Amino acid sequence: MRTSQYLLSTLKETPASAEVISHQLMLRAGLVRNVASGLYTWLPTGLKVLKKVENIVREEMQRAGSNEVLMPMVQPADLWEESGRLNDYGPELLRLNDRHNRDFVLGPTHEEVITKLVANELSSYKQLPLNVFQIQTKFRDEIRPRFGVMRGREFLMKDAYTFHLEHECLEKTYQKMFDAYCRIFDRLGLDYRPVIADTGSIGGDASHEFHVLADSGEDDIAFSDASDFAANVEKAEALAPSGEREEPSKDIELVELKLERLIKTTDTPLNASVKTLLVQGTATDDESEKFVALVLRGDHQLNEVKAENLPSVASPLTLATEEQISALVNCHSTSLGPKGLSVEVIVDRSAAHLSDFTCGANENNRSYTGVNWQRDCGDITVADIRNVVEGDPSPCGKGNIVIKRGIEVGHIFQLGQKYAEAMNCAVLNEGGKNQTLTMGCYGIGVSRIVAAAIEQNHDKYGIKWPKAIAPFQAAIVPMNMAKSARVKETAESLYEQLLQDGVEVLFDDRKERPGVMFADHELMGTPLLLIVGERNLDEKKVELKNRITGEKTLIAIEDVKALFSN
RNA sequence: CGGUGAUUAGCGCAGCUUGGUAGCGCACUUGGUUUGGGUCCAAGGGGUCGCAAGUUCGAAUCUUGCAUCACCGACCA
Repeated sequence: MRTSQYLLSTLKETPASAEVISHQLMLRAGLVRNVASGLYTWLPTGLKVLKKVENIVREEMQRAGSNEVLMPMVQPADLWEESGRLNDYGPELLRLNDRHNRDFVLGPTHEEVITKLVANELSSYKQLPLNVFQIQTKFRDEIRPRFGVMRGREFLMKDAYTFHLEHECLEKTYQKMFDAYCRIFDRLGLDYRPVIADTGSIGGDASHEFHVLADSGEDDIAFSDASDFAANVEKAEALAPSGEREEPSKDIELVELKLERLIKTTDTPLNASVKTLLVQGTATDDESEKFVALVLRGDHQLNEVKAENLPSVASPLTLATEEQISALVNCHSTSLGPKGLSVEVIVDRSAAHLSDFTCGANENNRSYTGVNWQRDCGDITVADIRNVVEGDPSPCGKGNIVIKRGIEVGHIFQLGQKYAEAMNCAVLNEGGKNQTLTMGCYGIGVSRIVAAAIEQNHDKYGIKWPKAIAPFQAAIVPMNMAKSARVKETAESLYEQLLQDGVEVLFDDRKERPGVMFADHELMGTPLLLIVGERNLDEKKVELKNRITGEKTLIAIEDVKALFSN
């Protein structure tokens, strides 16, 4: 490709709307343009990268024995009614009507369509297991699209679904997909980790997320500093403190200070106090059971996912309002405490390990010191409801927790029978009986990977693409081609030769100053620059500049070809 | 959805307080100059100032409504 025919579209200035570095660089290097909130046009350079990612994903899925299909983006609402998700999915599901006023949705995922398909197509256990995938545009009406294509509303996703008669078979395939995912991210050249994950709204049993490590990531990942253990903080277990709880040594005492003031003005440590949150419970008939108290050590944070998984806590987690708290306890939220509450009290393991602690007194601007659970607080339930923090012992039993940020680029689930049951997806088993299938589902955010790769690979000049997904393998940059016939001839013939060899090369034939050309190619992240100049032509050489290392070397023109034969 | 802020040329911004129908830098066009790291000089083209209504002789500027975009928003009890 010649730059004179190419939609280069680089920007010198950073558009004000771009927050994260990948979004800024994607705009500046001319990869994407914004169309509306969360919707993007992919320009030629961006599309090349997207297609490369897509192809690597496709090749590895095929290698793992998955069949490629393509399902429609617009899906009948009936299917979603059948699975029960039409109501469950919420406002992220974009609903629309056709000219006959029939109800449709824009597919945020394709479990319904594929399960229906397989229910119709398969009839015998002999056809199992089955593994299918597609690479298709999804639409999720995000509350707050941000970070460019990282969290867009429309995005390109690879989704795969597997169907099995038995759970053991699913587990085998799950492992196979896990391995395929590792190969994919290895080939993409990204620094990634598989991490244990919560199954979230899709439901199911086992689940792993694949995260690209980057400070701008939206997820916290807990690692062990002594083993391979990695888990999303949502899911990472906070172990109970080791050793016996100390016996009470102080008497309970009422203090005329708000808990917060008490901690600030005296030497009461934060981690020797507890904070109490009143949340909506699942029981609705009995007034006192409408709420549940969650108690955490002062320095810890509530883990919403863990709390929602408790049977007596309403999901989604809903905090009681100040009015509700006043009505029930007759105090402000800041003075709540576990002693004497009329609702179920669920205490985090670490908070439950405290003795002689400090807490709110359920009266405005009053606190207790020297509180002890059994002696002062009656019945409590102990559970793991906090986020792990750096330095906690790792739940794997080895080492301590370190927390890093990650960008979720892949997610695999053992789905189980949820959809197969709802959509009546079954085959005849060996005994001639109808048997509901067990499913797995496996996603990769193709467009998100492009942004994640940039977050992880850039410098002050621009993008530094991993080789496997660079839009061009190399660029030919002639010095002062307009003046030197020799430079022009050499550059042209080099270009022709590389094209013949099938090298993806961009020939910068613009009448620009060298600085402009260098800056553009560095911004776009082309891995290799072939600089043709008078300076080296007497020796029949060109200069080679490596975008990643910055290294410059001279190479004989006849040897350039060999750089690309692998 | 709630809070905050923004909306003036393709991009980045000034002008608004103190109403008199627009300006800067980059980009773009033309001519010259320069040519191994975003040259320099000159001359140009491009905007019904987000939309609608109101106040006024007169609105980018004041008022109201709407739209769009962006940032922040669990807990911190």
